[in-house]
Amino acid sequence: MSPRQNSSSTRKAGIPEATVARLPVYLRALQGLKERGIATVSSEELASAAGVNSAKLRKDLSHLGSYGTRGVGYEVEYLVYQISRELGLTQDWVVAIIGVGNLGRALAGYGGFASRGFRVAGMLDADDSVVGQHIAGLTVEHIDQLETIIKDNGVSIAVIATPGAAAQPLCDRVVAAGVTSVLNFAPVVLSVPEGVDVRKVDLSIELQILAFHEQRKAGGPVTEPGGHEYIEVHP
Amino acid sequence: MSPRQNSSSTRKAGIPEATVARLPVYLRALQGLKERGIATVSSEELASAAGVNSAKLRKDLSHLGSYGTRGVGYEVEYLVYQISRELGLTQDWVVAIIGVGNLGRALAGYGGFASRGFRVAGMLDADDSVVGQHIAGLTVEHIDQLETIIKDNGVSIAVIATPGAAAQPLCDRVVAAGVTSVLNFAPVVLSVPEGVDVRKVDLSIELQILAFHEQRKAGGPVTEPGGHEYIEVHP
DNA sequence: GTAACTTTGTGCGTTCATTCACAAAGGGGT
DNA sequence: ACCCCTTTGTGAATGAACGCACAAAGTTAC
Repeated sequence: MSPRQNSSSTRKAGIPEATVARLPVYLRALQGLKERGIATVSSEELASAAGVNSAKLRKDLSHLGSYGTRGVGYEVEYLVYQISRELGLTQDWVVAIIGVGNLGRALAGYGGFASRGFRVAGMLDADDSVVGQHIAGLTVEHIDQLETIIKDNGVSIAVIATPGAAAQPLCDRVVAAGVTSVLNFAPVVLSVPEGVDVRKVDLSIELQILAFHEQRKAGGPVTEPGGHEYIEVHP
Repeated sequence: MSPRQNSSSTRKAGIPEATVARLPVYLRALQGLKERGIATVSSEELASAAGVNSAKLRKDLSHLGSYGTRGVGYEVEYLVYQISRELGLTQDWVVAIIGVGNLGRALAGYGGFASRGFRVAGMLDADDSVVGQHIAGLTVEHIDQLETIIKDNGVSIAVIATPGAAAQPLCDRVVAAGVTSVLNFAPVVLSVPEGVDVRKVDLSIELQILAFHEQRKAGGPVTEPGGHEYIEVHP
């Protein structure tokens, strides 16, 4: 479908990265409203539900098109559809989870996947005591099957939830097998060829950022007794 | 310690948020180098290990002070210490994990916490079949004990790993009990009073962002047959 | 001691993101 | 049919982040 991009004069505006990162948040908020039976929402209300400034919300939505009605607001259901379409959630994405530790299990059981068009086609691990276990309706396969599973199911997104040392070699393998998007939970920076996207989620990094702000509130970094912050030497 | 902030003329420069978010990445890269016995590193090498541009790395580090040596580079161990200090990792932070599902378990067993000064003081859940279990050396407590545990242990960071519906009420309780930083894994936008920091990690949001880019590569959003992207009506 | 070389730290122009503030657009009441 | 009220969509202003490119600073070799 969509055999080629419309290459005529009016190209689809590139949506800013910052906006793309917020669209899923809006989507979540909208689905919450929908469940509560709300049919129409103003930018002010939706912005507040999503935790952003309303002008920012309107500008974000304006990048998708003009889907609001002045004096009224946005129709919830229609907006859900438009955002979903823009994010590519109206089609199905096939995912493989690599590494079946606690985190891999948590991911497999996470409801937020299936409901947004992500289908887990396989879970793989190198540990023989894990292979064969049934988790969230799937049987854990041996990592040897990696290429087979990717190709047979048309996996396009790999989720790497292994220890750090295993991540890069496995990443190389999934990329070689045709995967073009990787979600990395391992605590390493993956290097991938041009054209492959990697996003990294690092639990301890988030905590460290919190710690920084926490320290801020408490009065800045712990300084040596004697206490300069640091000296700008400009003689 | 550090009874009050140096309020004299030369205030500590505010470190840009984007820089703060990268410091943990540098720290991780540096620790990797240290383990490999590397004592000194240039901005170019470190930048490449961290996956960023070297000028950006140097500018980031310059916000902490002037810790490099021209013609040589940075001393790994010293830089580790300086970044750790800046992030507040030279002191201990006491954490409570709220919600002991798969994700809570994964977090409890995650090695990246203890090694960076985060001590898990308690794990709590509302489910009686989980309460009393021993996980990662801790006994799961009933959620009734929340306030007690926070106050007795001086918990300053709460990690919320509950279902969405439970998150806001629990967040209110931890904040009321004195917690000023929250790491939220629940799929909701938490509202908190001024002065409390919240960071959100949402597994499905990351996947959705990947899906967007994946769709991009494949030729843009799925359009209706007939195929305009959208119509700008400016009559 | 000096010259050649390496690498940091940063000034500056550019691009990206946020916010304000308002004109234009639509709905509803009379 | 008209006017008033609400809310969108967006110019324009401001601010944050990025990355180039280079002078200043330090090291090494002779």
